[in-house]
Parts: sequence; structure tokens; C-alpha cells
Amino acid sequence: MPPKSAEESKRRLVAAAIEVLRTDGIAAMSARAISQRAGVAQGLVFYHFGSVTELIAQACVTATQARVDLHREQFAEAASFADLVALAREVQVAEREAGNVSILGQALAVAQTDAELAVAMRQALDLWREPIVAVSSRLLGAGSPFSGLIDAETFADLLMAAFVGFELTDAVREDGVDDRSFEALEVVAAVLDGLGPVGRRALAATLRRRRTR
Amino acid sequence: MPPKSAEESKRRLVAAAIEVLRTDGIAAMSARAISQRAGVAQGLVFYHFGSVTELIAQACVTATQARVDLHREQFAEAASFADLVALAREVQVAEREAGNVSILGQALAVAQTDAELAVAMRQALDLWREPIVAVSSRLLGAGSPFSGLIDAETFADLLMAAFVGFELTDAVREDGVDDRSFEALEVVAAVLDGLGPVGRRALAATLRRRRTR
DNA sequence: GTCTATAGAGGGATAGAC
DNA sequence: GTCTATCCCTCTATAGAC
Repeated sequence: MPPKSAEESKRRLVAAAIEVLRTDGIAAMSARAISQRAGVAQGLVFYHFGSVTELIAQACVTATQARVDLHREQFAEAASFADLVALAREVQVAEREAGNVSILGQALAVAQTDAELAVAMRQALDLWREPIVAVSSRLLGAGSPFSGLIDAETFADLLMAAFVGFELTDAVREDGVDDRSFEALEVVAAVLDGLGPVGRRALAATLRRRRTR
Repeated sequence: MPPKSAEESKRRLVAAAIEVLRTDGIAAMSARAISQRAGVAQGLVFYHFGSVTELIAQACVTATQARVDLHREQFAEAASFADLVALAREVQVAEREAGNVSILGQALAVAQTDAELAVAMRQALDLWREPIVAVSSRLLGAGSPFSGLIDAETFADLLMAAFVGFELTDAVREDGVDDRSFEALEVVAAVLDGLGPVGRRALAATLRRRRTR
């Protein structure tokens, strides 16, 4: 059998790492488990990546990049809070299917006490952050009735944190995906989108009161 | 040396488990590491708890119970959204100090693929959930201008998810605790609390439009 | 570049003395 | 109830053949 190419081996290992993380969890991650699923020798993990941690790090970033690209057009189209919630719901379903958010959550947990993995997780989170900040800027930036209320970057960070936390907490519930959460957010979005001139004036007045206090 | 009591050994093991989880992370959890820090024989982990996982599970629930009790009075006093945000900030600081939210996050990650641990994590989350639902009910329930807008339980679940996600994502950032997030929430809370009659009417009108659509 | 084999450490869990 | 000692397994990482 001719030796496979280096790129092919690395690709298979990265794909296998995601698969193992997805199906068996972070506790089951090992060079043996990953290389076996990849169909390559265990030693290649260290030859190509140096350590298991580094393989996991690269796998998380690579997988996240692919998932973000998948939703890029949808992010570009969202133009209201209702759109944002609908998008969040679609992304939640799609990413739960692919297991990517769960992967991020599990890797994040390890990254709490692993500086090397923390660097990679920051990169992965930044990949999601970029399109989310773009949407948030459209909804909260100049020209919107919420301009100056909340910083788009801060809003995006809160959204992402909630997303990760939702995925982790939801998995330990017995009743599966909690549709009520998204329904509640839909109501909030409808209110925010539907605020007429009167509502906006009241909002502006409240903000003025707060600023001059 | 006289043998210590069973209760004392169990107590020490539980405390040591939390300590190891807090300082070295979930990846370093082992019967050896825990028993060494507890100053007892390694075999006692299995004698008293049956398995390392079960010890971790009980430790998480016990530790969470203690932390929740610590904040109970503050929860009882919160009567506005501003109070809620201020409370969240205090809890965030206190729990970061104690590392309890980080512990929950890491245990939750493992619980994604460990049914036994998932049961314990549901119990731990429910301990936080109870006082949070109580506060949420006061803010969103009958008599409030938001009555019927969002279910208190759903709101509480979202809050908790955001809290866990915030702790996990914040830890991998280079700039530490992001105060801007809480400042942003303070603004939102002030708006919600400060909505006068006009704002509430506008809100009610928006909700009516949505319901009859 | 890929493979097999293995060293060396650490882990879960149990047996049996006290 | 607690301890020490141990079995057996899995893990990371490396060495060396091809």
C-alpha cells in the first residue's frame, strides 16, 4: 500500500477528532481513539500535531470555520430582531445536528485550565463573533432606535455566551430542546421591531433620564 | 492514629474534589488526585462513593447548595430589573471567586456524554433555578407591565444559560471580566424599570398587534 | 510519511490486613 | 472504616523498521 499523503492524514485526523468529541465527549478524547477512527497509526497524531491537545485545538478551529461559512449568507440577510431570533433558531438546530456548539462548550470547559487550548478557543469564538457583530451593528448601530443603548460587540458576546450556555444546560434537561425559550425571544424581538414612534420616544426619554441622573 | 469517622472522610473527599476541579480542572480529576488532597486513602473514594464520577456528582450538588444558600437573602430582596442586574453582578464576582460557576460549566461539559453526571447537574442547576424563578416571577408575573410577555421559568433558564456561558467564554478572553457586559445590562434594566405609562402603553399596543396577527 | 512496538506514567477499581 | 498493596487497563510519547 502506498503511503497516504501528509495532507490526507492530517485531514482525516482532524475529522476524526471532531467525530470522537461529538459522539463520545471530551473525556474520551485520546490519540488512540482518534487515530483508530481516522484509520491511521496512533503515532501520526504526534508526528503531525505534536500533542493531542494541539490536534483538538486545530480541529475545533477548523470545524468552526466550516460551520460559520455555512451560515454566512443567512447572517448577511438578517435585518431585524425577528430575523435574528429566527436565524438563532435555525443555527441552533443546524449546529445541534452537527454538534458544533456542544463541541465548543466541551472544549471551552477544558480550556478553563489549559492555556494552550484557551488560545484556540478564542480563535474559534472569534470566527462566530465576526458575523454576529455585523448583524448586531445593523440592529443597534447608527440609524436604529437603539443606537447608543448597547455596544454591538458587547451584545454579540452576550449572545454567544447565552448560546453556548443554552446548549450545555439544555443537554442535561430531560425534555430536550426547549422551544419555549425561542418563543419567548420571538415575542421580545417582535416588541423591539414593532416599537412605533411613541414607543421609541418613551425609550429615548427613559435613556435621557438615566443619562442626566 | 484512631480512624476518622465516615462522615469526616466523606466531607473531606467532597471538599477536595471541589478544590481539585477548581484549581486543576476537570481533566485532572482522579481518585488519586482527590484523595491525596483530602489526605485520605485512595480506596475510600470507591468505598464511600462507588466511583469517581459519583463523587464529582455529589461534590457539585453539595457545593452548589452551599453557594445558593449564601445568596438567598439577596435573591429575596431583588424587586426590580436594576436589582436583578446588580445581584447578577455580585453573584458573578462572588462565584468567580469561589469558582462555582466554572465548576458547573466544566461538569456540564462532561455531562453532555455522561448520563450519570447529567442527573446530578440537573439537580445542581435546579438549586440555582428556584430562587431565580422566584425573582423572575416578581418581575414578570401578574401585576408587572410584562405580565404574559415571558414565562418566568423560561426567563430563568435563559438567565442561567447565559450565566454559565458567560463564565466559560469570559475565561478564554485575554481581557478578563468584561464589565461592559454588565454595564450594558444595567442600561437595559434601567429602561425596563423606567418605562412610564406611555412606554407601557406602547408596549401593550405592540403586544396586541402581535397577538391578533 | 507511515507503520509497529514499546517504554513509562497514571488511572480505576479491588483484596485483604488492621 | 481505613489503610496499603496490587492488578489490569489506557494513556502519551518515542524509537526504529519500512
